[in-house]
Order: sequence, then C-alpha cells, then structure tokens
Amino acid sequence: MSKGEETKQLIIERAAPVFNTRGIAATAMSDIMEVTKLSKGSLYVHFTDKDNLAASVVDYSLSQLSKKVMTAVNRHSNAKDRLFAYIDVLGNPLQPLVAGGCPMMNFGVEADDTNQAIREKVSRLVKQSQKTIAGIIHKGIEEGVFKPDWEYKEFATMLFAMIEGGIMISRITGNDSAMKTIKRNLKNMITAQLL
Amino acid sequence: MSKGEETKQLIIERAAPVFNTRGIAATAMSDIMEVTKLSKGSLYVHFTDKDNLAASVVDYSLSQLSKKVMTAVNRHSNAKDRLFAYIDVLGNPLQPLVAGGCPMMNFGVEADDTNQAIREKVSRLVKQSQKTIAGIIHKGIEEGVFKPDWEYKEFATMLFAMIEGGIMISRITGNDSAMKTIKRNLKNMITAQLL
DNA sequence: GTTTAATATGACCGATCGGTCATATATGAG
DNA sequence: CTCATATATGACCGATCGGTCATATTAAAC
Repeated sequence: MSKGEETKQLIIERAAPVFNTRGIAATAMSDIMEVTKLSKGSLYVHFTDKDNLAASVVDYSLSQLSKKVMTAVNRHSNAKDRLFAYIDVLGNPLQPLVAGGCPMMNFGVEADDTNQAIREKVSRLVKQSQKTIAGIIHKGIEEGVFKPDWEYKEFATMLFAMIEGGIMISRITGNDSAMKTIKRNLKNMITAQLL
Repeated sequence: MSKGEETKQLIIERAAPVFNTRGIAATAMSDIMEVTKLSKGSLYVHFTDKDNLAASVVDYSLSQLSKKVMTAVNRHSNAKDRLFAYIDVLGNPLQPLVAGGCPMMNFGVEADDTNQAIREKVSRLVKQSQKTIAGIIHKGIEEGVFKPDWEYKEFATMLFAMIEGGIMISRITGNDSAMKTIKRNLKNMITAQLL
C-alpha cells in the first residue's frame, strides 16, 4: 500500500466514529483535521469533497459492521447457534460494533430524505441482512434443525426489525433492559422452532 | 391567544416538518425564515436561540404524534381493536403522522450522543409508549379479552421495537413490504392471545 | 544520488452560519 | 383617540463553513 493509500485509509478509519456519532451534516472538515492531525489541504488530496469522504466513511462503516457480524456468525456451524450469534453480536447497543451505534440506523435515518446515494448504500445492507438471516434459517431447515413449515423469511424481517428497534430504544433511554427482553424472546421463538 | 403567541405557534408548526426531515443540525435559521416568511429578528423575538426553537419543535412534534396515536386508539373500546389501531396508526412509514417520518426515531437517533436535553424528551415518550401499549393489554386481560398469563409487558416492548424497526426498514428501502409483514404478524400474535 | 511525481501544508476565499440591534410598525389597554 | 409596549424588520457582526492553491516536503522509481 502506497503512502497515499495508507493516509486515505487512516482518514476513513479516524473519521468513521465521528461521522457515526455526530452525523454527517453536523461533522465539519475541521473535526476530521483534528482527529487525523492532518491539514485541510491533505484531506482534499484524497477526497474530492466532504460528500466523497462521507460516502467512503459510510462504505467503510457498513462493511466493518457486516464483516464483524459474519465473523461472529461463522464461528458456529449449527443453524441455531448461528442465529443466536447474530442476535448477540448485533444486539449490543451500549457497546456498539462501531462507535456511535449501528451505522445502518444512524446513516440511514439521517439520509433517508436528504441523501439518496447514502440511503441506497444503507438500503443494500438492510436488505442483505434480512437475506442473511433467512439464509441461515433456510439451511437449518434443510439440515433438519428447524421445523420445515417455519415462515422463515417473515421471521427474518421481524428479527431484524426487533433488534434495530431494540437498539433505538436502548440508546435513547440509555438502558439496555428492552434489548435484553427482545433478545430473550427472539431466542425463545427460535428454540420453539427446533425439531 | 395574543399576536405573539400566535406567531410563536406558527413558527413551531412550520418549522416542525423541516427539522424532522432534514435534522436539527442540518436545518439553518434561514430555512425557518423561508418557511415562515418571517425576518430573522422576528424569530429571535420568540426564541432565545436555535436550540430553544429546536426544543420547542421537538416538544410539539412528540405531542402531536402522541395525540394522534391516542385519538386513533380511543376510537375503540375493545382491547384488541385498540391494539390493532395502535399498530395501524404508528406503522405507516410512507405516510407518516409527521412529515419526515417518526419524530421519536429522527430526533432520538440524532440526539442520542449529542444533545441530552432532546434525548431525554424522546426517552420519556419512548418509555410512555411502551406503558401505553402494556396498559391496553392489561385492561384487556382484566376484562377477560386476553389470556391472563400473557407476558404483556414484554410483548409491549417487542411490539414497539418491531414497529420502529419496521419504520426504519421501510423508510430506508423505500418499500413498505417489511412493515406489512410486521403488522400482519403482530396482529396474529395478538389474536393468538384472545380468549 | 537524482529527479519527478505524489503528498502535505496553511494562508486564503466567498458563502453561510447563529445571533444582535437600532429602528420601524402594529397591537391593544386606557 | 393616545400611548406604552409588543412585535417585526433587515443590515450587520464575528465565527465557521466547505473548498482552493501556491508552495514546501516527501516518496519512490531510476
């Protein structure tokens, strides 16, 4: 990796938690100068403008989230264990995978009416996440772990919605009791589908 | 209502959809001047600063949301119908009750790490919403509508999380199919608890 | 080591930000 | 009506915004 590529990557990594916690609109390039200890001119060597940096940060944050979730899931082979791992790794609102909370929620909610390019990036991962969950269950059904009549696609949507909703509740109230309730009930619903 | 009070109310009402769609940080006082057709000096007659206006707008938006939800719920007397009404009125992501989407989500997600005063306002309604749902079910149990062993407090949390999560999914993907799935399944879960 | 291109610097730019204030106008109590 | 007060105006302020550029420094190919 050349010096330039290294610097570019460093900027993205340092900028990611700032954008994720304060929001894109509320983050100034001067904030990124501070956190990277780079001059303004140097930032603009690597990114055409703030929008371009924000897009790179969103890509990075979403792929980091996706990677960490898949790593946790892939530590298990049994479908039930994989689902539980998914729930435990994503449903951790007060110690989030990326500083500032779930980047799907943060960037998605900020961008949904104002920035179509970013909305589309988040949209892809939101859809993919539900497919990932459904895929785990589908394989579990084929392997005889889960009941074959489980409406697993609908359950995947509900699981994802409940975890994201639980993250929202927990971060706003500053209390993870709602998330604990949600995780326990999701696991009970999954266990009820075991053969 | 005096002229001043009328103007103050008009500013809040006109500003609310702007803050809710673009976010507090991304909204400039000049945007509020445009939408109210008032001069900057006039805005500052009624609000000490932008933070004060934002706080008023958040209060207004949350109380409007709460009022509309309660009105819809109170059109019914049967506990099951009241729950269904709650689901239908809050779970309408593409024709939201307040322009820009659910203000609990928009303001809560923006403020959770950056603005404790607003976070606290949203937190109160998030907690109250779950209590409202639980209250409807509790009364339904007492009236013999629902099974008495229903873990209704946990269900209230799950219902609220699922609807908010569904709003998030639908607004980000621009498609309400997830919300439809969620509403149908929530109603099935409620129906399963009928005596 | 030489040399050229890549990278970094910080002063600088116009625009816009939140906010103020002297002044003008409208309101409403008497 | 009179007149004190409440309300509205828009020019103006310093600070900060995103972004540029001439210049200096560093990297790396030869």
